Amino acid sequence: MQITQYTDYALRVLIYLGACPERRVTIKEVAETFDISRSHVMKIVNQLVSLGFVEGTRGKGGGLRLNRAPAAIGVGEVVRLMEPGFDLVDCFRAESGCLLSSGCRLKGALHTALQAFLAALDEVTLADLIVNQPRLRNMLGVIALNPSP
Amino acid sequence: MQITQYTDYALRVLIYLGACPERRVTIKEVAETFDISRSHVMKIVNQLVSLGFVEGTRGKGGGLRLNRAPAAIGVGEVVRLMEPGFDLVDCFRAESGCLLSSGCRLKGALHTALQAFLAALDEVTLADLIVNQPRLRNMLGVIALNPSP
DNA sequence: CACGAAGATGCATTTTAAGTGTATCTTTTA
DNA sequence: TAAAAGATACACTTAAAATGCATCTTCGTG
Ligand code: SF4
Ligand code: SF4
Repeated sequence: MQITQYTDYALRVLIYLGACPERRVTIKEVAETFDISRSHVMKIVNQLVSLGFVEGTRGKGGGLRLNRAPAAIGVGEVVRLMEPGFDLVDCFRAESGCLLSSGCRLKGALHTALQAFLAALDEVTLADLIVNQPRLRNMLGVIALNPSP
Repeated sequence: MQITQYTDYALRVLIYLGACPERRVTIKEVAETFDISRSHVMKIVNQLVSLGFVEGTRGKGGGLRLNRAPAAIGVGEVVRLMEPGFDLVDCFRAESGCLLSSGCRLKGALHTALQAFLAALDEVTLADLIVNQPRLRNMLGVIALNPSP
């Protein structure tokens, strides 16, 4: 049982942006900081932009910025939208082959558990993740406020 | 986000055994009923036996039987033991490369959510899954009580 | 005792989804 | 107009899960 890096990286991007609200951050910078494939971050950012979490501007001096207040970005919301699927088991997906799928109580139990999981994440917002901004910046080795002359 | 078939199949085996408490069930029978690889069921059953959930007897007339009362088999317990890992994200595993892992609040939130997930499954036992035994047997197309003459 | 039915064990192969790499296009500012 | 950035599209690689196959062990039956 695991969450895709895709989703975790999305949250890392949001955390990074939340830690640097005063400037635009480039995809390259994020990818290098976390040592991730640039392509992967690309895809993630594209989705974050199309979902309205992030604003991306092209061209020289461009980059990424949060498009919502951190307190208005729920972790549960992000996970729900970014994670490719929550088909915990066969029967969650249409055309399941499982003989039991019609009346299986396990199915219901797993569904309930999944809701509990997401509900727990709904209690947390991006703002909760970026308290102590100075420490975050330090961990990330973030560059000075004004990138380069 | 998904659970391995390994774990779900383990629960299917337990449900099957719970539905046929009066006789021994063979691995072949389970594999064919659910249309799963026999090897896979083998591995699963082996672990279920070594964990004490199931009793396996070899030789002619052998097969599988539950080794505990259904009400004493918690779904959460089974999932915890059978699922290969609960390393939701990078940092859950030792030697994580994530820069944030030292003080990341997301990590804590995910951990809490995972606990909520498992706690929900702890509310359910195998006995809850096999109420309405006749219907279960019907769905499984289970053979008559005495296998063959 | 020998045979066949069952589980136990081990290893090699296949499959699939996740992640990575590369190329090209578009936008924007210096 | 050139360089810096994101956007888009496609091909490739990787790793874990699942499957297949072969062999061994155990045990009941005739
Ligand atoms: S056993 Fe129950 S939970 Fe598992 S796949 Fe079949 S219907 Fe779904
Ligand atoms: S971002 Fe937080 S949760 Fe995700 S891997 Fe890094 S430390 Fe763990």
